[in-house]
Amino acid sequence: MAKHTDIARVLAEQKTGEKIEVKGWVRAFRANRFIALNDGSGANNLQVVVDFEQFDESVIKGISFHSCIAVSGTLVESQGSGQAVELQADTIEILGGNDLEKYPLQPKRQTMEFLRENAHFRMRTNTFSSVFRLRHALAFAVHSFFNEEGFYYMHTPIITGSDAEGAGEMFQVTTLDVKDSPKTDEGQVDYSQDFFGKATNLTVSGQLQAEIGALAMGKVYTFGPTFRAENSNTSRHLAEFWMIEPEVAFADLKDNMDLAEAFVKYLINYVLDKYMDDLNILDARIQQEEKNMKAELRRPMGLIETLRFVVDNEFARITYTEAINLLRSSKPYKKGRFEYDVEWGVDLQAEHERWLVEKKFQKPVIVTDYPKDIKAFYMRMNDDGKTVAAMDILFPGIGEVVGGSQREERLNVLMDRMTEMDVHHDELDWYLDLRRFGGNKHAGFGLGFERIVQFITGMTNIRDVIAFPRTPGSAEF
RNA sequence: GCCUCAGUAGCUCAGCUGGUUAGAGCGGCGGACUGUUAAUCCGUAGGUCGUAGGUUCGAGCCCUACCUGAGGCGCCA
Repeated sequence: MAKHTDIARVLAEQKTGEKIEVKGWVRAFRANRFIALNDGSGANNLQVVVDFEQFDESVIKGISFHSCIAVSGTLVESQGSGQAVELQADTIEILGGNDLEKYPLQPKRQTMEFLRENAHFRMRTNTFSSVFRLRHALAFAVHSFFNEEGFYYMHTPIITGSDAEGAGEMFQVTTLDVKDSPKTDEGQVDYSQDFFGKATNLTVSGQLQAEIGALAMGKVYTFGPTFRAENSNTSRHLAEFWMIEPEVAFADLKDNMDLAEAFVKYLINYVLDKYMDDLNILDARIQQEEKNMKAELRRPMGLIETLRFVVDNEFARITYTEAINLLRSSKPYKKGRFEYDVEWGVDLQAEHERWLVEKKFQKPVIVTDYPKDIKAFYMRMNDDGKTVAAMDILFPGIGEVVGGSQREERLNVLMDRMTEMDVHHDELDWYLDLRRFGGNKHAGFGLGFERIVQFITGMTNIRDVIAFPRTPGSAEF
């Protein structure tokens, strides 16, 4: 390891009088004297003070925006008001110069779209380095929470041979020559000659495999990449995203809701506790951005205020049927403001969810017990025969962040539901075996990692909380 | 996949009912500046107006198609 010190550590310890070396990227060089240096270790810059007469002109010229430098010197108390300590430079080495005539980024406000096109440089900006530190922190907190709760982390397969998961369009995985694939007698592609001897896809969910884990290990969770080949063009969808799927034996829907709520609050508390510098940067960014917006388009609360509000209040919990009744007696419904009708048996539209979350309750809302016909085959049938023990958690601005259910553990009921929904029994025989041999009730949910990162960072487009977004028509970098 | 909007300098934008040589701020480059905080000041270069057609005496501006991006919707996490 190099002998240099992380800037985050220098700023935290403030050991003035010590000789240190730091390495990082120049954020600004002011008055031929002050370098704002950042190495990504934290949100704050270290101010380096340069006596330019002591340095070669080529060195001074090399200190430019986002050039990479090493500085050694003495940490001293700062005379300026913007920082407590600063580094008085003895030596400066230009590790990587920067040709500003060709470099796309500039020390000014730039659009998210432009930075997305330059995703190989955007992590050097305040906003994105904060977003990606928080992304790391949240990923770490996911494991921390489940570990503390006695869950086991389970790696479910990325390549799946099952096409019965029913969670959306899949990306096919094959080593066959797509231009000249072997054919069966019927003229279809002969997948028996493919790498796995059958047709395979990228996973759309690890849930069914996680159920195997839960019915042996008690409490498990998955956290891995997930792939959906849907042509979704929104600020909340990615073709490749990361999903967290806990699965718990002996749990019912209520336990499931309690777990999901505690989990989300743990994640938020974790970063409120440890990453306030980054949250402050993002909070200030949003305030700046909303300055010129009409009042009705602004967030009702600041970012940090919103996060505190979410952890300090119980999530609203209502059934689908109650949601329908609330919507039907709502002002926009009576005035005909909804584009889509509100009718029992039809899934809630985005405008309905927004009304519930942003107008009626103004906090996260858990909607439970949806009609069986709009939910997946594996969800447990309720006694009314019309609804299933499903739950969705809806967040302001983002919509569905969590989707889960108590699973159907009764073999005959499950088989009837599969028949009803045209899911072939033979393809999921192993799944049925879990009910045949030592089964019990269990429940779980899926949480879209990027969506919770979006909520916590206040980024409005999901493409800005993953380093290299994959969306329809776009797989750059 | 559907609907709407946008594309003018490196970036962010202005450009009147179609009318001479297309503007600004920031950034770049050259210079000044030893307590700055998106530093400041002086000077300077930089444009096939997304692409291809069309209408017109004349198109950055009007029309058509396509490309790219954004917002909304659907599908979902």
